[in-house]
Amino acid sequence: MYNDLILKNVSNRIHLEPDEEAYFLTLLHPFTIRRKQLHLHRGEVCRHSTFVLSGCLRGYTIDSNGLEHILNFAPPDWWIADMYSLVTQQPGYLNIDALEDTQVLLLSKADQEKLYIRIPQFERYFRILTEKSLVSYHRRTLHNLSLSAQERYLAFCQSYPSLINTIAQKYIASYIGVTPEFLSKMRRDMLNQTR
Amino acid sequence: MYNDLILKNVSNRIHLEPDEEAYFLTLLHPFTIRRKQLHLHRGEVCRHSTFVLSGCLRGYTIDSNGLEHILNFAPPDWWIADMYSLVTQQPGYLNIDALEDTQVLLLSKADQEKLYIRIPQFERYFRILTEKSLVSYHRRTLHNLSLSAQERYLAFCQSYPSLINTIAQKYIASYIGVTPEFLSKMRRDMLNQTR
DNA sequence: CGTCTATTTGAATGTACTCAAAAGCGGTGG
DNA sequence: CCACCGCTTTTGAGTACATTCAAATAGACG
Repeated sequence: MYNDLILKNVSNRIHLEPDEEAYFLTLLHPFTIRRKQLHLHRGEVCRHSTFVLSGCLRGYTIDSNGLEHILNFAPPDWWIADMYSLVTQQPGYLNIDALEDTQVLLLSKADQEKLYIRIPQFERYFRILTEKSLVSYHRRTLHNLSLSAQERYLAFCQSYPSLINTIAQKYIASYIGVTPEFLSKMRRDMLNQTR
Repeated sequence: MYNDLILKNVSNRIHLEPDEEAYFLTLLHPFTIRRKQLHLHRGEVCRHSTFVLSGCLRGYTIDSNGLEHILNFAPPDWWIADMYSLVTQQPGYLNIDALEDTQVLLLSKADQEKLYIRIPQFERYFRILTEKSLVSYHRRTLHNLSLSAQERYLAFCQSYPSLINTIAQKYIASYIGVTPEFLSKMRRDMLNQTR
């Protein structure tokens, strides 16, 4: 059952009584996002937290030159949202779409607030998730400041081994902050060095 | 009284009863950090959240070439810690030191956990702070991916107007990810363009 | 006032980008 | 099953943004 994934994710951080689990599940709405389909559009207000069950989503912006820059990937067992927009309920800057057909659970902002009131433990759950995410952005920021493109690529491979061979290379380039052409050349050079 | 600053910061996010405020204050320990003094050393376990009352702290790493890279500044009314180390209680990668004589309040990890149990509202308080911080790192990551050095400098000036004329330029360079020499040249060029 | 650190300047260099074109790959329809 | 189409990846030449290194100047602190 799909609910296993989210319940396990929750129970790793907080303890819930059976009736609390049941209530939580009533707030989650299954949904399918087709490959390439836009789930959140820049300028929209983000009204849901999205939990990925299968497939993969990506959050990205488009800059003034029309280039895409990927902020994050959401493989299974991850939450994704435009945090700025979700928190402030102002129009956001992110697009979120699917790299492949993706099954998700939606938790609306309103229901999330209800959840905090009815089961305060969820404040803790989302605090812990947010802390974990923050730590990973601290690391990423320091990587952007101190590592070369090649080192950032290697760090990406370590952090997301499951994505390396499943998503297009240009998305990895966009995440680590180089052009697809340059990533291609780096990979060639790295192979030549090994031989 | 110094306590005003932290109490106001808290009351902007959650409501506390007078006795709860009083209890909270008993967990905070005033401390002074002298200019250039190291407050947290890489390799140490971070055992406190630190709230800045006056002055300014910085969190940074030193890369394999001995270069410093600044993750964050903590002017008055901000919390700072090595989040990775604080959360995991593993040795961290950050140094934290003072750019000028700085007065802070220390909240130990153990006391913070007590606080969560005694006043669950603080789960909410720190969740909200962490969310806000996460949003700013999202923005910074996207800036690193999509903006030129000059645009990142301008964005920094917008985000931290109070720091531009108070801290050394080389620290700004280290934060936005350029060499001090290059920041100096950018500023010269920006002035010449205006004239 | 002297010393130490920060900032500025310039020349040479390097890393990563742009643009253009070719090659590879996957899916779709004839 | 093959041919074609669109998209991704590769390759190369030329370029730009930012760095490195070295030295001079300016500024801050004791």
